[in-house]
Amino acid sequence: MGNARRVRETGTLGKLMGLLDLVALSDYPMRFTDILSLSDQPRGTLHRQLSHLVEEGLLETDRDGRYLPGIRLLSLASRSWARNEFRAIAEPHLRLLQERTGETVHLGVLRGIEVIYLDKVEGRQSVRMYSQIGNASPAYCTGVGKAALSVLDDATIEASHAGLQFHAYTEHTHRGVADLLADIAAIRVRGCAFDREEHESGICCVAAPICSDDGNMLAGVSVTGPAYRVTPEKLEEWAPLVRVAAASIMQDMHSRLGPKR
Amino acid sequence: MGNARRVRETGTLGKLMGLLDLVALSDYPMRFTDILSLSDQPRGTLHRQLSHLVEEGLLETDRDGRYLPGIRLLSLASRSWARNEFRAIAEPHLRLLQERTGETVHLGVLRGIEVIYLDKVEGRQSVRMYSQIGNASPAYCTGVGKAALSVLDDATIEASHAGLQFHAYTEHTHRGVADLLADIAAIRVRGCAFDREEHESGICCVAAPICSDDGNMLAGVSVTGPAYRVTPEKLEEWAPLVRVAAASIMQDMHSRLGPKR
DNA sequence: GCTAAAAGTTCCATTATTTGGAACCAAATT
DNA sequence: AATTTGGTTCCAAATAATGGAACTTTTAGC
Repeated sequence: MGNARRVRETGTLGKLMGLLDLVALSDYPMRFTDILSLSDQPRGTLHRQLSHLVEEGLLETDRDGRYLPGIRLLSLASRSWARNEFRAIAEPHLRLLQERTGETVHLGVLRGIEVIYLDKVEGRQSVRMYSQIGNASPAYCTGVGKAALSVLDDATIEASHAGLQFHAYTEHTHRGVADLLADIAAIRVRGCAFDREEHESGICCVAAPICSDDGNMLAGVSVTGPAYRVTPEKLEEWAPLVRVAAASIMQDMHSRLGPKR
Repeated sequence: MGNARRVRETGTLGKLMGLLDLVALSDYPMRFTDILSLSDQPRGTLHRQLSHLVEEGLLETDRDGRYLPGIRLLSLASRSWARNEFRAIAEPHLRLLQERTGETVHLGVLRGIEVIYLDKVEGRQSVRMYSQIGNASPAYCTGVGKAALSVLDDATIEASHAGLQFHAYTEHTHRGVADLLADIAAIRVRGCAFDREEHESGICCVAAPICSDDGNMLAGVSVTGPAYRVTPEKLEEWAPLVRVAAASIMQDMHSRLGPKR
């Protein structure tokens, strides 16, 4: 996945986090040599760096000495999630939206050109929550991502996506910035974004943007479901509900976080 | 919360992770000065360390400049969770146990003297999954924790809990190592642990230990519910079911992970 | 089973980063 | 306007990271 070489190096921490990313984003446990070939570091250095990460519980080794992301990450993240005020404020609105539509509702925030899912409310079927929470996806092919981007102006979007390789997840995925900007122009007019199988075949969604009053945080709510249930008509029908949910979240946010500190 | 001063310092990383813990474990956003008074570092140093953590997304600042755990942690954790083989193997057994008992089922691993919850399966009532996943609790007052400890010998348990301040969460919480060891002796005979409102008033559970064949990983499964539904008789009734679940997980683990690599 | 190659680990003089005190700036408070 | 408090920047000194090479262990080939 086209990861632009990190520029801002945060000293020692930056190097170690880059390494952590390398291991955490891989789909399989990595042997020392695998990592060595991907990170251009001398063996001695790499070895000590990995040892430190393991000692801190950020990485773990399996019985064959291969490296995996560590459980310490889970426990740190659970604190981060539990204490996220935005998520807490949004939660009741997500539930309401779920009840009104009967489909899965997502809440995600924009980080650069990625969306990170903060919460998910499913219907009655049993839940594999973590499957989505914390997950990062490209903004350009997700409803939540495009909705959030639509709050920014074209120049900013263009700059952030310049040189990015648009991965063709499906035949409907935008192929470049031009496609994306055209879609986003429509989203601005409509007040909500559609994702018609752009990220995953057979999955559609409607999403509306959320932004904090200081404009520092961009996010989105969406209703998602399988294409056979979530028809184009349904998407249109739910659009106002999603917009209302987004508006309510923003209102709550401004009244609860807004007044000074 | 009696946190013993960290000894093994993993160089720069260790210091920064200590700081991250400090902020992540606090219940509220912390101002620069709050952190300064808790970490015995000079201002200049602390300032740069926090900047680095923020730049890496491990911490964030709110609109008032106060520090919070960052979302990057969530996305790293989601990879860690998604790729945890043990959790994946255990999942079907947790579901089965949930269906048989109708109460909430937990899976947790022992890390030192804490239990970290890896998964949770609830009944039909709507789910706040993350509320438990990733959460760390003391081993001495949780069913899963005591079950996992029971695999170790007394000397090891005594050594790890020496000098630890046992927090009295309820009137039933063990007050010291002696109480704990007596309970654990019974758990070894019985093959499962009970938690009768030791961690939280009104909450009871039965748990059975799980250990990998190399003995490097200790874990536990439990069935938990409110005391008015989960009576002592129910606990006894479910004990065999929980033991069976633990045994099945171990068997699957050994057959899928066991044979060499 | 023996040997060779590959994988993984340790060591230590050199190099780069972190440290911490102090000076500096900015915002609240009197 | 002056003072206190909270936060930021700077730079010589202290500390930790680096990386090449030597060393040990494991794996693969014969």
